[in-house]
Amino acid sequence: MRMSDLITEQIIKMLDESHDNIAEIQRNEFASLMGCVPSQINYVLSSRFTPEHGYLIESRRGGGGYVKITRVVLRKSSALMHIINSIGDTMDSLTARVLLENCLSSELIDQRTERIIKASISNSVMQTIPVAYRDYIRASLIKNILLTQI
Amino acid sequence: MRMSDLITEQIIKMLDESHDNIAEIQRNEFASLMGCVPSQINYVLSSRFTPEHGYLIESRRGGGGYVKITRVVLRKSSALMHIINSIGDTMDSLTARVLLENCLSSELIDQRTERIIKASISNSVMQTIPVAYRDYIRASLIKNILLTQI
DNA sequence: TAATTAAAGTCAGTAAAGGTCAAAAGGAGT
DNA sequence: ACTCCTTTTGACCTTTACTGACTTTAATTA
Repeated sequence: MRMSDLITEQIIKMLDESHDNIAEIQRNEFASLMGCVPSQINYVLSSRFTPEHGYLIESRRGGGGYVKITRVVLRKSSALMHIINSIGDTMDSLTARVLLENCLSSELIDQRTERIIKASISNSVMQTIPVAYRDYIRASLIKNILLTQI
Repeated sequence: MRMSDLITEQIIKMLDESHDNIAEIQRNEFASLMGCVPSQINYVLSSRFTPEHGYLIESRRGGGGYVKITRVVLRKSSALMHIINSIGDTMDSLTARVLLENCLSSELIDQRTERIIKASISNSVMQTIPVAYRDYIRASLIKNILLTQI
């Protein structure tokens, strides 16, 4: 079996064992553990752990440097898409609050986004338009903003 | 963990505990507390507490000298506040686009936020409500979302 | 006021990482 | 065997962290 495949396997194993889909390695140390040259780690990362493959790489040079591999869970976009599709033409305020809370706690959106959505459907905004339209625009706002998060 | 990161953490902790976003240290004393050489404090300050990062450093040499680290939150928030206050009860679509472009280019908001605001005032959302209300809700949405960025 | 002392600042050098790139080696298909 | 793509390697580069000798500035004291 190829060295690249072994390295790939090992990284995936680390991700699986991580609980948060993050594997952090020290390039040189990891390379010597795997028995290859350090630059091969870069090769593997750039050929098999790209954003297209669903991974994010962050790194830092210098003393105490590291390489951090994050598996961007596809789960999120597909779950979000599912939620968006299930939103009808209207949504009342309570439903909206519950939905946002769920999205946040299952980490489909982050807190910043949640705050923005809350602001956009706040009373302060809703008072601008007649009651009759509120449930419609609430649904529309949430759908459209969630769409930006995919 | 790197010494630099420990020092950074400690300074931020002091700022958080300060209530006025000012931390004042004595370089040599602080260095020996952290277990590093004094010049490393300067290194950390100049690499992580720059004006670009939102900090101001003042100091004084000689007997009774000190280093004062101020966290400036104000520039962006006050500029944003100014903009929010200048927004009236209505805003047409062109004005909104220009305003967002300006906020983005002057880095008062980041691209993610810009995208979200754009989505919230998109045609897709606006079509939900009668034309007569659109300029009102557009203004309200922008004001309320920008408020979350302060 | 001059000398001393007690700070903080600077800067260049060393070490400790990770990144890049092109050349060489392998392998699959024709 | 030839071509084309992938893998492997290593020399060289860039960034970041850390240190210590030396400099500058300010307060205190003789």
